[in-house]
Amino acid sequence: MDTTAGHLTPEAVEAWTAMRTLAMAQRGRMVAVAAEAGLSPPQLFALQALTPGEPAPMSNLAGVLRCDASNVTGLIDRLAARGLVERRPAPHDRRIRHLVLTDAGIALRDRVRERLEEPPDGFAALSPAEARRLRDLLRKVAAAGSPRRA
Amino acid sequence: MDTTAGHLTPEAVEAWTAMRTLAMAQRGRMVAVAAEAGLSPPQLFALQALTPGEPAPMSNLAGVLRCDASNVTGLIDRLAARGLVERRPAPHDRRIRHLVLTDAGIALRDRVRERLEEPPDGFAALSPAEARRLRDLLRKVAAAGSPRRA
DNA sequence: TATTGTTATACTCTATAACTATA
DNA sequence: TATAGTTATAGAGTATAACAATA
Repeated sequence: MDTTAGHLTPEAVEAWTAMRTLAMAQRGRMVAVAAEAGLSPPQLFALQALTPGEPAPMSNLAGVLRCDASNVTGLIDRLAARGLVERRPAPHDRRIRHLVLTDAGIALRDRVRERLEEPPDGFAALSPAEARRLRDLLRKVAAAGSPRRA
Repeated sequence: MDTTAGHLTPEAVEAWTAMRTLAMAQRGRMVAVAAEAGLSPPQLFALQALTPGEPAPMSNLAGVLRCDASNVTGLIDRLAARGLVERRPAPHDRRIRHLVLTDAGIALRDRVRERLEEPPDGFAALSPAEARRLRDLLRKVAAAGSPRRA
């Protein structure tokens, strides 16, 4: 398994470094988008992690956010106080509370997502062909990484 | 200005989305590296933002971290208490305090940096030629974005 | 007994506003 | 007057440990 290519070539390290640099430069924009929406960064992550049609247990959200479950309680308390999320009993296990986005939550989530999806200015320097190659290479990396803990 | 290429093509949006997905999947690793070093994520950022030979004013660090200056005081207090950073008076302006990494600070900074530079598993799926193309495309985006607010 | 979620506690991060000491 | 940094304050994020309800 995994004889497809070399591991950790200098080129791969340099590519990863370039990607980290680019991501770091965008940190401020993410914080700004959150602030525009009246959200803290963790609240923004939580809202993005919830899917409209799919109620999910709180423990699930803790897993996605990579934080302790005790943390999610307060996080959801604040989102629920603003009417963005609701807690609902789960059908077959009364210990579990399902999280459901309200209509207001869905609207805010979509509005935030649109802003986050806008590429940084630098992407305008790419031709369509270059953008396509970049997209395909990134998808290849993501696909190869996800099965085994990326 | 900026007639080099198309703006916000669908390919560019898709490339940016792929990159955000990849970056998000690595968030947990960064937190883990910080924890290994006994640092909080902001403390890790601060340590990485300081350059060994170059003393920098605290306001400078606030700019890089994109947080309020009042925040930097406590952040540096904690790093200084652990002997990683020192405050020194600036030569020509006695209002300014220069931040200097100690030897211990430099050692920890380098150790953390090494871990952060390790590419995620998915990069092993790229051939050297592919990694090089990915690196060059990312650098092109970064270079085009940095002069005007990226 | 094990698991889901909450509470209690303690610490860190964060911004705003008021303050100091310089300039 | 303006700027660099601190302090005071308040709120939010974070993990650990102890707990209730349920399985």
